[in-house]
Amino acid sequence: MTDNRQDNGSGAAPEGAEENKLIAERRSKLAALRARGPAFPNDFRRTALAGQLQSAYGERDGEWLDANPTRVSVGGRMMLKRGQGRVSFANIEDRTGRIQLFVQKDSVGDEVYTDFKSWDVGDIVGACGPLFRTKAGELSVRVESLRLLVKSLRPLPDKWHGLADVETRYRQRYVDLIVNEASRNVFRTRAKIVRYLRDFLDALDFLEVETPMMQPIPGGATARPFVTHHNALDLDMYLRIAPELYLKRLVAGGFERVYEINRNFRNEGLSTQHNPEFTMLELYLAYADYSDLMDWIEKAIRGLADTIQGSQRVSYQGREFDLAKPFRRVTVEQAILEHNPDFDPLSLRDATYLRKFCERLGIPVQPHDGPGKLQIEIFEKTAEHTLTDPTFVYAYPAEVSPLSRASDADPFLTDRFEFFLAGRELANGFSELNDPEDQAARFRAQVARKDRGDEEAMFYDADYVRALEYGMPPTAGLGVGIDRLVMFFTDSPSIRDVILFPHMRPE
RNA sequence: GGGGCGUUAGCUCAGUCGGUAGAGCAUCGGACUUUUAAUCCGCUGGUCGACGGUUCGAUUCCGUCACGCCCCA
Repeated sequence: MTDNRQDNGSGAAPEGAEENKLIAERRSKLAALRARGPAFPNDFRRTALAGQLQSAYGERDGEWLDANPTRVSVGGRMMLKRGQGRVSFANIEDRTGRIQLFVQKDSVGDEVYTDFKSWDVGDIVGACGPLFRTKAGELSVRVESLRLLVKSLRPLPDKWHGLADVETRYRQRYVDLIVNEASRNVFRTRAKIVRYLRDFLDALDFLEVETPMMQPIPGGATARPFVTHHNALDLDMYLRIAPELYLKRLVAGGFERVYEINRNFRNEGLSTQHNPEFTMLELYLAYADYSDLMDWIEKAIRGLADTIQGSQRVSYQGREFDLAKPFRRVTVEQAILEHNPDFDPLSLRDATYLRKFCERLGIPVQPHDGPGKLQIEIFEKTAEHTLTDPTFVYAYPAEVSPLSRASDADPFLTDRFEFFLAGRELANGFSELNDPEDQAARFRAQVARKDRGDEEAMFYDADYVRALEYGMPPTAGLGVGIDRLVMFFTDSPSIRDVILFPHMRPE
């Protein structure tokens, strides 16, 4: 810790930056404080929190409060200040809510009152005194002693309009959080959602684990990874694009129910639905298949709705969702036909036909794309965004599902689904491929794609195949995009609204 | 990567058919002993995102760039 009086008294802006008058005024107030003693005291203690006082005494009338004197010590950021001559009002906020301070010159004394008048909105203060109710009926602290705990040097945004500029809200999240309660609530809800999921899984005897974020072979998804370098090992490493292959090693190891809630990193563009690092829940459940996971999601989504919203009816971006209704289930091929009435049902797996169809839709295709990949391109272009109501799309082609178990009935397909809500992919789950020889063949096919220039294709992970060779129980696995889930339940239009510090270009 | 929109006081926003800008809130000074976005009076506060071009003159028109938002790939 550096001595907080080191740059005492100068009042100068750091690094010669020209600061505006508002900051300069506050800096000189701070300099005056330093001259009087420790300017950043750390000995004030609270005995009560604003929100707790509101809920405990909010219903009590003035007579009761006067008859049952309750002295409290409260502290928080001053968000509003109204001087009225020899008496003043201030609202302070702490993590639980706000409470009004009633500051009377006759009670606190001339000196303190004069000091108080020079304090600014944004300063952090501590106050002691009994609770009472003002003439207007507001529960307040009749302040008997008052201290400035932290001088705020920067003015807060407009008390009425708040901070609206989205760029500043993301770049200076601290200001957003100080000023916008709605923003604070998004992140409280986010924490509740994660807590709910953990409780849900813990109750089912899942084990929460942590697996490498830095991986020598980035696996478990098709995406471009970030590259970094380990100096001591002189080894290029990748930030993980998914934890999948490590979690399944654990299932092979005997942890039959595992999950991880953590960050994945994908080196792709930013959008309202993509942040380069995002949070994913991945869970693996032995002796289960993909249809068990679909049931699990329905249950979890409904449980979240009850816990977060208190209702099965959720409104997202002006649209009503009734989550009590059974979620729709449709195959990829059905979805393609539904949204493309002119598509010839007999040519669903005809690569030539599919390729022409893609070209007609303006979808760029790669020469090495087979019918499965082409199907998915058509599905994503024509059907995906229409899936507003909760929908499971299942029976994904093996070509685009290199880690999924092939369907027993139809080897073109895998026992895999994706879950869509509000037009967005929220989850991806499948019966896991636990046949080591099939897995080795799928990896080889991926490597062949990579050799032909597909940067998103997978690497061959020999250790993972070795793990499967020891035998992994029949298993179902699921990934849930936590950020998008939070967007839905907080009615947020952009992923940046649910990530505290979304990535942006440097200022 | 392409298209559209935006960037003006600390914040929220007007505005200038080209003559270097306003409001509300905040700040500063004053009045006020129960306010609720307190009120009233007065004063401040700006490289109009950056650079270049056109022009007697550019915050305004044109171009490039930066950052952001939205849509598309």
